[in-house]
Amino acid sequence: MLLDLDLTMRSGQTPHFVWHHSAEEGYSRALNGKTVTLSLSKEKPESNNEKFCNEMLRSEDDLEKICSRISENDVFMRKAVSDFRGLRITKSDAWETAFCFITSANNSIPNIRNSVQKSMAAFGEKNSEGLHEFPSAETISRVPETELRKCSLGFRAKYLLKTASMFCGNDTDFRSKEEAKEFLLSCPGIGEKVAECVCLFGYGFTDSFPVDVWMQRAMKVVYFEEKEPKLKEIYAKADELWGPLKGYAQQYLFYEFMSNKRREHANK
DNA sequence: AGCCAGGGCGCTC
DNA sequence: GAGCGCCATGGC
Repeated sequence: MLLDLDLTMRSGQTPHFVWHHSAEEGYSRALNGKTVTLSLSKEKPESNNEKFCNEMLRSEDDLEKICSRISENDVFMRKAVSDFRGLRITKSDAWETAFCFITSANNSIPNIRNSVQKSMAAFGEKNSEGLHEFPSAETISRVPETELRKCSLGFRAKYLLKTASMFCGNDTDFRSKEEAKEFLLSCPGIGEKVAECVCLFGYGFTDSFPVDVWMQRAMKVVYFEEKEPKLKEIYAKADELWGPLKGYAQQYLFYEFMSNKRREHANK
């Protein structure tokens, strides 16, 4: 399986915020009272819970084929899939993903991770090895706002509380992206962009296409000849170019464009 | 000091 | 339905 584990686990998707990492032990998290481990052994993923990790890493997806599809006749995308070879889209729990991306609003990736980790430490039960579980929606819904705010969540705390009760009060096992999105958009703190993120990283609908400021710039420069496109036009173009795989295209485009700009900035 | 960070909300018009 | 200020917090 084509996989760059470090790139995938630190690419601003849900596992980046939830999983622990150490150079010696690799990646780990608490789950149902146990500890799931994940690391590389001879280029291949190794875990004590292969079922869980295979689902998270979407091991069934043929990344080689996906990358060649989304970069057909596309110089920019060809460079992106080459620069970030082995970057996979991950599939995590919908509630965990919703929590992470509600927290992402007007926030930086290090801060998001900090807040999520603090929330896990404060409200997630410890497993037998002292690792904190991700707190359930039920658990969070019963936390006083003042307590949740101590996790540096700021104005997002009240959204998380309300959305937590939405998640534990409804059947959130959706069959289609449309159903999932309708529910997600009814949750406080979840707008268009975060809804697409949860559809992609939390429900596994790979035709989702989260558009943030980076994606706006990337699409404008690469596919709209510097002319500012409307959101609907971006969606239409992404669908035309990549169809059901536009979630993957988004991740490579986001990463390629952001790191280019980061480099430019660093060189100034 | 001021701006930005994988936005959303509530208010205008 | 598009445009705007505001929202907490941390890093630079």
